[in-house]
Amino acid sequence: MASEAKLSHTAAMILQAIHAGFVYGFSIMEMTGLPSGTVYPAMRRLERDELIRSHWENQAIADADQRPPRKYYKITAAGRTTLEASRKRYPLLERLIPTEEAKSV
Amino acid sequence: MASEAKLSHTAAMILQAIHAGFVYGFSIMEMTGLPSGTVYPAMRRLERDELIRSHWENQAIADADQRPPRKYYKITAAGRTTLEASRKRYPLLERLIPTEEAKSV
DNA sequence: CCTTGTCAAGTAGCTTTCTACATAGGGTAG
DNA sequence: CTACCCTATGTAGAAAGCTACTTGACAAGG
Repeated sequence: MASEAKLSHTAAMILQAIHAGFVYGFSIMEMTGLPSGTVYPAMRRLERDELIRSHWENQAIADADQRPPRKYYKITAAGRTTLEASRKRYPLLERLIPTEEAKSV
Repeated sequence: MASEAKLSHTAAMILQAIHAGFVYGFSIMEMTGLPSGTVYPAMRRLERDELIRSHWENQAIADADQRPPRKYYKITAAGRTTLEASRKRYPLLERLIPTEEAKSV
């Protein structure tokens, strides 16, 4: 996967969502309407391909908020490059989930 | 499939595209960026489930335009009902492909 | 002529997505 | 204290999607 790993529409949407600040699985499920059985395996593949990276939330924070700990994701440099390419392939994607930059314009 | 056949995200996107006036396979490929191997089988399933209906373009029209004949699709009443339900499930869908009604607002 | 290009639809076989269910802690309602 | 809902992640097996290729007709270029 030297340069650009081609993404499916769903994978691109998930990557775009992470880029836009929906940084854990459940939030992506809610905002996209995609089921857990799509989102979690897809994120594992994105991480396997090093387009995103993850770390578990501190248990103390989860306890304080009275909910299960979240697995937070962030996009890597390679992920940003691939997302850029996917935006060209799926022109509708940009419209879907506005990024911070897009919002401020 | 008495009432609401549940649609995948991709199937919903294709149905929405047809509803929005992209009425043959190739135009849907171009506007969504989805490959032919996704679009044509998906449309066959939509037709099998009677959410859309198809008819071949008159050969004379294709000849006059110097291109292969198109297979035109249109959404059925059941299709509109299912699409309505899918819009609730996939909140991003409405933003993807604006319908005639949405455009005029 | 013959190769290359474009539009349009289609298929085989591998990969991804979806449905349905599981796990687990906490809250709340009876 | 049992039953059920909410957040959050996860899995197995069936269904659907994706890559690469094919068909076919017509146009353009050499």
